[in-house]
Amino acid sequence: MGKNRSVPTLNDVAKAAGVSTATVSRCLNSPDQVIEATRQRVMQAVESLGYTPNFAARVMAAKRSYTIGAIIPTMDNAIFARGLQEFQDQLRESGYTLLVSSSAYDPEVEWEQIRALVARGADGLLLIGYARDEEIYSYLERHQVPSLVAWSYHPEAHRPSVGFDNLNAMRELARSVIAAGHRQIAMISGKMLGNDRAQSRVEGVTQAMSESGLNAKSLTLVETTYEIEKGAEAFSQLMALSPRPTAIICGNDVLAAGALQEARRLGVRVPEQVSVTGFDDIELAQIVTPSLTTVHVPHREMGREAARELTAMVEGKSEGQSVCIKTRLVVRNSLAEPSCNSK
Amino acid sequence: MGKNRSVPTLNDVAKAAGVSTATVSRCLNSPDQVIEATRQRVMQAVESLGYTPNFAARVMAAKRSYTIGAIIPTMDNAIFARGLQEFQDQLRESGYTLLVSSSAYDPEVEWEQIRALVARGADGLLLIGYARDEEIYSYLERHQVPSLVAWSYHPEAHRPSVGFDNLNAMRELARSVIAAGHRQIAMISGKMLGNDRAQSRVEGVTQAMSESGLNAKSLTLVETTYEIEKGAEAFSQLMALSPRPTAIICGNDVLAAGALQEARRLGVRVPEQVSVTGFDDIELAQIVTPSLTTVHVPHREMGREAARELTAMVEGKSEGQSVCIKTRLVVRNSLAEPSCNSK
DNA sequence: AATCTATTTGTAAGCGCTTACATTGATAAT
DNA sequence: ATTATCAATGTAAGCGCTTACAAATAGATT
Repeated sequence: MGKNRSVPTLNDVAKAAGVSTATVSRCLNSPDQVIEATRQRVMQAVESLGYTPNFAARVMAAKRSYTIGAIIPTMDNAIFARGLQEFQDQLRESGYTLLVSSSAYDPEVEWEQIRALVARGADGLLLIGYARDEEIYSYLERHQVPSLVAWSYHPEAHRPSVGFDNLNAMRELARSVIAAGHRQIAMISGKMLGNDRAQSRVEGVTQAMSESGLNAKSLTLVETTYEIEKGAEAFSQLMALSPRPTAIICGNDVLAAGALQEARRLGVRVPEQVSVTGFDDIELAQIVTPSLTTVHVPHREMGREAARELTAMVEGKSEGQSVCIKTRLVVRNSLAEPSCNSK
Repeated sequence: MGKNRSVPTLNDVAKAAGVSTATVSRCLNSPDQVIEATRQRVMQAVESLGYTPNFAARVMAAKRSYTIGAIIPTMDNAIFARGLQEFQDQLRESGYTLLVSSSAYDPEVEWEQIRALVARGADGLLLIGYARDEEIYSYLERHQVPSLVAWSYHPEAHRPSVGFDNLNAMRELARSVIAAGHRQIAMISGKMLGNDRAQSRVEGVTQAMSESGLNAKSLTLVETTYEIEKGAEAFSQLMALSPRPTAIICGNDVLAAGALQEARRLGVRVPEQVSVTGFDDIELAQIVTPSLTTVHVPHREMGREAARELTAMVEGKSEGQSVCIKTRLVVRNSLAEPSCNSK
């Protein structure tokens, strides 16, 4: 009443409590440094004024924001959602706030968002996959913002990452496709440019083929963006081929779901006439008919580990350890032996 | 070479270019106020030093961050993903950065994140649904942060919103369920506490029933969180009832997908033995078997409109206009007449 | 009683930027 | 030639906070 209507500052609180701004600041940030009686007086002033610290000012003065940024390629499907949710929950427990941005798989946009997050004082960054301009990494280094790569793990990569071995996971899947007797194999991959996960998954398939004496060159590869409709399009393209592939390995579950959808539309029976596999084991994989044979990725575990590692890095307790999350082949109904009449 | 290795500031750029900090600032923020020659010299210095403005400082001095915050209940499923992506794309075009946080449907967490975003200088906030503590709105007002409600639109609400009329959309759907001949109707709703969308959808069903002379009290209602498995659980619960419902109206597509999944497991044929409907028309709705009869929500359009309106509010060009996005009933295969033998 | 130590609080210097206002110099109007 | 006008730039005062350092106070030690 009669008070100035604008947002209260530290100064206002200090005046109201009859102490210096330093004391108020200490009450908020390291309460044990201030004696009980004073603290109570201050807290009461904070309460009655409805004071909220101004972060910009705090970040600027303390050079610390307790904010972690994450830039993911897309929010549009579930691939990153679950892992990220767990990542956020873990961060919250450690007192950090997660801010997420999506780059729409566009490196330019990602660059921009990295700058935006760094400029906003992010203490650390979670990035998806390794593949990006070296300049970005040196920018982060110069600004001393630790970054952690997730969703990808390369044994030889020198950059810290918490992820899974896309290549070997996909190789294992491809092996069972081959073991089921398939020889005419096609793959629907996500765009590989600037996406090391997509690259590795393709590489996993070709390696498995070579291993089994199949000509890896004979792999029909359709590259497309990660959308259901694109999976459908690619599938119909592949069905027009002669000889028809008997198995279609998809870069992820979303593409596989699209393939399945198109199969139904075309009257192609899965898995009788053609087998289809996915990757990620998102919920979709169990929901579609037939359910998808796919690679299960423990997204929650990955999110948790990433949070642990990144906070450790931010707090200077780790130089950046890499963690390889184990994936697991999940055999469901979309994969079967090729039928005799399909050739 | 020999240069100080730390992050360059405005001051460094000014020195390098032989101008004052004010001029550098102007080059960056209103280039037309500075003469061509000077600007070039400054820009070159910016370039060669690899200067990036410090946002915290900028926000603090300018009291403007060109950042919009959004707090969504969850990233875990696709309900918000598409609309939000479009929202972000639109904001980007207008020069804003979107920062997203997820509250896991927890009002406490939402509160916290609103403060976090406001403290970080967000110029405006996108919130999902109306229902939240009045305190939050007054906090936002005090901090003069405009906020826009999305995913919900109430004709009588006095708060600006860009969303759809959940009640009437669901009522329309329920009407066609009733028109198909169903009398034993059950509903699987999301948790209604603090979720006006869920509340409105239930209300839509009961209104439709009353209208048709059905006893709205007879609606069997199962309330659960929005997860596929929960939809499945609820479905099996409902199937144990006697008399069995012949139609199950689900609060959204995710719950409906769970119901469908459980139906298959239980050997209950949809729609022959029981009809199931969804809401949202996310991709899932077309992918499941049978495909879902649902309410189509033009998420992209909503995202676009929300971006337009919120930026207008932030820039003082609007006091907060509400927009009602039209939804559309989509009839697919999961809804049919009740069969004679089902009773 | 004098000195030392530890604890609590205050003082004030920034953090990197924007912007109101002052200054300068050039051109146009008288 | 004098004055008014205007565009380009500089000066410097904050924005709200943290924190190094100084000061004050109170016990503990001699």
